Amino acid sequence: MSAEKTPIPLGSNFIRAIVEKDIEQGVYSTRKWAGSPGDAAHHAAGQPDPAKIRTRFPPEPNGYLHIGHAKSIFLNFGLARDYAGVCHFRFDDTNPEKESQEYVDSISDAVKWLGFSWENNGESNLYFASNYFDLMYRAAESLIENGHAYVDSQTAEEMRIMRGTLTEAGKNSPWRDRTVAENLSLFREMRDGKHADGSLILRAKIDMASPNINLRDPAIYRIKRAYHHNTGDKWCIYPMYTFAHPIEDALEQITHSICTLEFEDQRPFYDWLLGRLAEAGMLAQPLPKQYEFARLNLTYVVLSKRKLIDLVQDHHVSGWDDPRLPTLAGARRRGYVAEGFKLFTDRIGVSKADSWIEYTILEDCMREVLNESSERRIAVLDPIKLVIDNYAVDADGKSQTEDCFAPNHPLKPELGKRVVPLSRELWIEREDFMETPSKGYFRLVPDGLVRLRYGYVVKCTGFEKDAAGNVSTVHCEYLPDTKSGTLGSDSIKVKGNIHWVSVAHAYETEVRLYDRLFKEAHPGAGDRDYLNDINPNSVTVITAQLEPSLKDANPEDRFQFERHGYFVADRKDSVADKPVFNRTVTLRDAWQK
RNA sequence: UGGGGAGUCGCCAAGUUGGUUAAGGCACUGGGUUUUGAUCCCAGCAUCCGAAGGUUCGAGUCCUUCCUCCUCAGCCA
Repeated sequence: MSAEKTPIPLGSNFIRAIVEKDIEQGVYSTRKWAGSPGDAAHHAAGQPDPAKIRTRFPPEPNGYLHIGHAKSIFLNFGLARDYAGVCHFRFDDTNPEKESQEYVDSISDAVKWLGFSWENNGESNLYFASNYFDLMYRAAESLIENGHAYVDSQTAEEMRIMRGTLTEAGKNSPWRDRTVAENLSLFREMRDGKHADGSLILRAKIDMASPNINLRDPAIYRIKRAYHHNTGDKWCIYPMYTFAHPIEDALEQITHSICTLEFEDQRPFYDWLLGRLAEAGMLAQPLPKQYEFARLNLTYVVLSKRKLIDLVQDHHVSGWDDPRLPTLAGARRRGYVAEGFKLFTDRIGVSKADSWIEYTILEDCMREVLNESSERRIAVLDPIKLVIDNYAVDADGKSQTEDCFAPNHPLKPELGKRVVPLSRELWIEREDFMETPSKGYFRLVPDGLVRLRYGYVVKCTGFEKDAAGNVSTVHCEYLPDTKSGTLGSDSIKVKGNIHWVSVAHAYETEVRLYDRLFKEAHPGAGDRDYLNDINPNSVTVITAQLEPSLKDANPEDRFQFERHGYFVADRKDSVADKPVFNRTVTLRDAWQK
């Protein structure tokens, strides 16, 4: 007998393997944590870190978060949650020209919406890189003092030329050998605003001949007179990402610094920088380590910041939260749910291989959680009239009304049933009647039988067309002993089962039917302009007839409209007693298509 | 043509120090249940791991060569 294979749990990946090994070997067990970020001395005075690991999610507040970020958020926060660690939520705000409070707010909202918190045991782990500017400045002086950095007077253009190419080594700057004293004084003058933007720059002194271009004396501090959303006008020099990020990680005692593949080439510099600062006694050890994974690519979607900004600014969509956009704000309005993203990230895994995930995977994840969590309701989206000619009328000729009972969730009887009123005139779906049925069609046809879901079996007796030749009204007669839920209701078996809403009781409202924003799997692939791949029919706004109970829906209430799909009451455009609905995703449809 | 990565079923993705029948999910195809053509259930689905050689009793896992794709030359992140 062979040992039973234990299936690898969904969500296992190479990064988790690294974390598990590090914990097992106690790589980070001696770390101390002073309760807040800081340098070596600061943490040395702290307690042994109660967090086994520390990860971080470090967005730059220069745009809205999108679905790709969800992968990173679940990875980082998930790792912390699963391994008794803490995940820091840190704004990487080192370039004031592109950043703003609006983005800080929207990003915070998105992270919260996904279900994560940066509060851990009474400690807030919300941080801003800009809060470390003093420490970063000190780190830069430390580098200078130890001969690891110098102030360059070359122009950006000169630097570019001197950097060499992918195949040719670069050349040393003529300013590379300035003395420590001169560098220090120049750097201080930079800080004190004595020099014009771009006239001087601080560079790491590594190797202009390195085959890794990132090691050819990278720029680490530039002069930039710009108002910062957090520090105001305090600084006129700002650190570059390459310099700032490793330091942020180290000050926060991050153990596993996880980023995307394009930063792989940066890792040698990450280690170099932290190594120099640690040997100067500035940073606590052990130092953080950077690991890279493949960023998310989704078919039928664009996730580049630039393209998303274009779509918004050029009004191809209504705003950052347009339900067709892959932003988290848009996904939320569309009716996507956080648990769906969790399922999705578990399902697609984490690796270093470039990959394109089929968009339907995401939709399936949403269907899966929505099927479980959404109550059912009835909606007729493309109505035509069905008249039950033999239905009872009162003496005054008005139709009688009777209650039908519809379960709120077929898989959860404990959620009970609701009343749906039935009367003589109903709205039914245009596509549920065919004058001349195609093969395999088993809904309403002339002389045919069909069940009105939760009501009676009816027989079609005729139909009328309007001037344009379209069917406008269908006539039928009901079979009295067939009401759903009554004894013997199944005496007559019919395959077709259609939904309906009483005309006299219907709630008429706006419903938006969304489809994918792009008609091509890879927008802009080849030499096409991605804007030409926009789907002109990405949204259809209709007036639908809904069952009366839907009038009471609150913003963000989600339902399955039976036989159609999942819908959400729009959180922005719904007003009291007048909710409007967005289609999140359709049901799977084995018929047609 | 320099450096750094990646290539396992249509789409993802596990594959311990080489050990012998190549996980799992999604999709797909059959069949069953069903008052949503939904859900659910059951079954099937890579003699093969980018290619070619080699080492070995034994290779997706080691060696050699080759091919393809991604990425780096911002005072962006």
